[in-house]
Amino acid sequence: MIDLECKIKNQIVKIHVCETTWDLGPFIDFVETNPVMGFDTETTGLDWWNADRGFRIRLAQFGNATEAWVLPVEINPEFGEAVKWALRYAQRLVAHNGTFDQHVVESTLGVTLEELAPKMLDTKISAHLVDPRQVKEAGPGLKLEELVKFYIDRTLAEEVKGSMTKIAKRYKVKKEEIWPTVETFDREYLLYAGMDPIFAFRLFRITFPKIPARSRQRGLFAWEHRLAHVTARMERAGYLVDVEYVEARIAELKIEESKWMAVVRSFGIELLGSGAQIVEAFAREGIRLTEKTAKGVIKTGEEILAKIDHPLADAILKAKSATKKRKTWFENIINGMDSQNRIHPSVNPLQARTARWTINGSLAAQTLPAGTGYVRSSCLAEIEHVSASIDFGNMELRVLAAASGDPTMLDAFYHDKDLHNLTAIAAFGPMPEGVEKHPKRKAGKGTNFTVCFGGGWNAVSTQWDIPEDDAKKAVKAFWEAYPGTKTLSNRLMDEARRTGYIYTATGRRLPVDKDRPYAALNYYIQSSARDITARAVLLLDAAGFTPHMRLVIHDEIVFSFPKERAAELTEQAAQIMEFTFKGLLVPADGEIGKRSWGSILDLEESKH
DNA sequence: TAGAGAGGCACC
DNA sequence: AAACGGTGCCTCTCTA
Repeated sequence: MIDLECKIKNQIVKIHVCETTWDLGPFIDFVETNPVMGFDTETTGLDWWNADRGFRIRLAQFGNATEAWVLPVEINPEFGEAVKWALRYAQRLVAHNGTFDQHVVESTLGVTLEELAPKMLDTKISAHLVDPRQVKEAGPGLKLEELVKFYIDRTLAEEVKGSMTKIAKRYKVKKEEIWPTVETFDREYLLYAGMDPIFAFRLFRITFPKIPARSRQRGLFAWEHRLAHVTARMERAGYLVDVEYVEARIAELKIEESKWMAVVRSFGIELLGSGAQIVEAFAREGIRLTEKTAKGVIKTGEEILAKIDHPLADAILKAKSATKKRKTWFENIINGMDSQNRIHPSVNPLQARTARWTINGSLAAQTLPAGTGYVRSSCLAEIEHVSASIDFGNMELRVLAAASGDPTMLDAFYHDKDLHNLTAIAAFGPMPEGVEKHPKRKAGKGTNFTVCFGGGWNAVSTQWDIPEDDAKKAVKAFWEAYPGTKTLSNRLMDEARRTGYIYTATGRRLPVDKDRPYAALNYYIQSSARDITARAVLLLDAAGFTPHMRLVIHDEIVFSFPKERAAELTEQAAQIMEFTFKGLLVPADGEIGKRSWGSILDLEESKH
């Protein structure tokens, strides 16, 4: 047994590392006397889905506030057995982002998500309910090191955070390569590993009592854990890839890129992402770029280049676009596949400051090109299945209407009136005879959305390309036509100014920056919409739909359904998803495609 | 060599 | 009085 010591704020903590089977005795005593334990794992990487081709668990760590046990499971199968026993024996396991560790022990030791989820206490959840702000937003952050820094011990957190970088230097490898490389019994590594379950344990004790009473009363803490379990099972299932399709697109894009890059290079630009090189190249052609960003850098983006009538501008845009498509979408998909050609994008149900989900990794699902199946066609429903997509209609505007109780807005939704037309009418007068759309409907639409985002006429004008006068009229008309929304916005801003926070209908507390009180309305809308989707996910899970769920993207849920039951299941799922928020229905509409996710959009396209 | 910051572009 | 909110990923530049 190796014994290590460390100090947290002058308090000594001990880390015991098992070396031989004989060391398991005191570990078992520890587990038996600590029904609640911090838990963490160290692995060869983050790709838990590759356990059949290289991914390994190296250490498993358990701990309480002052003591940790490190079991190097990679050197002794009996350690693996002891870890399995401990995981199953424990009453509660405290982990930071425990979803990852659950995937690890499931794929390497066979202890399932279903076994562990009911006993997990996740500090990422408790911390987010207390304060969801990232460090750059002047909040505590959401990563373990950031939270330790904020809540426990600033200097120690920095030391521990830096230790893996230091170890990598000592081994003379890149940081990303240290995880599989560092020797099992490297003291510094063991210390780093042993501290994490102690930190998680302490962090839970600190953050849990800080969860706002209103959040606790509404059961948010348990609710988020149930949600995290569903998303973990979605991650485990993953999404089947159409490898041929993806590889064909990569080959195509490479040809496209080399064609345009040849043009770009002929003008002396080597780095496509270098603004300075672009500016110089245009200067040589007698074209001066002058528009600057807020930080004083000359802009070279699409907005600028699209206005320049020169073969170089065209070539830069085309080369950039092809590179982005290849690297961001298709190559990430290929690189993220497991041995069964499935990707497992990481779903973070409690990441954004409004609690919106984020999806990252092999597929940044929230940023796929809209209105086309170009990237989505990479994702396939199972064999003999078809893809289906169900989305909420007008979710955020309906949340605004319901939360504000504005009679005009509610009436529009009750009677299926076009709200964008209504706003245009309020601003610019009645519709001309015999047309379905108001000639200035776009200004109405832009205003409706922009107001939800906390914007004013300037934002409407620049983002929606609306003349300033029209934008001013439309925004003014919006607040006058739907005065209830103004009352809601004022109430939220007032609450934010007084307390620094607003609360949503689910009891979630959201901090609002003092100098941006206007953001309160958007936070309320965005977060409530997220919770309506989250609620739908939990109900779908209860109805047995989780094995069919593939991705959740804000207001849309994507499914893989058996071909012959697709119509029936889509209908059933849509009914489950629909929700009446403060008296107003938020409808859900399903669409069924062919095998690929993209086919749903391509079918839509062909209708027009 | 790593990390931070910034620009740019893909979304809801 | 007015005020656009929330993301992810790639690339380059600069600093330590």
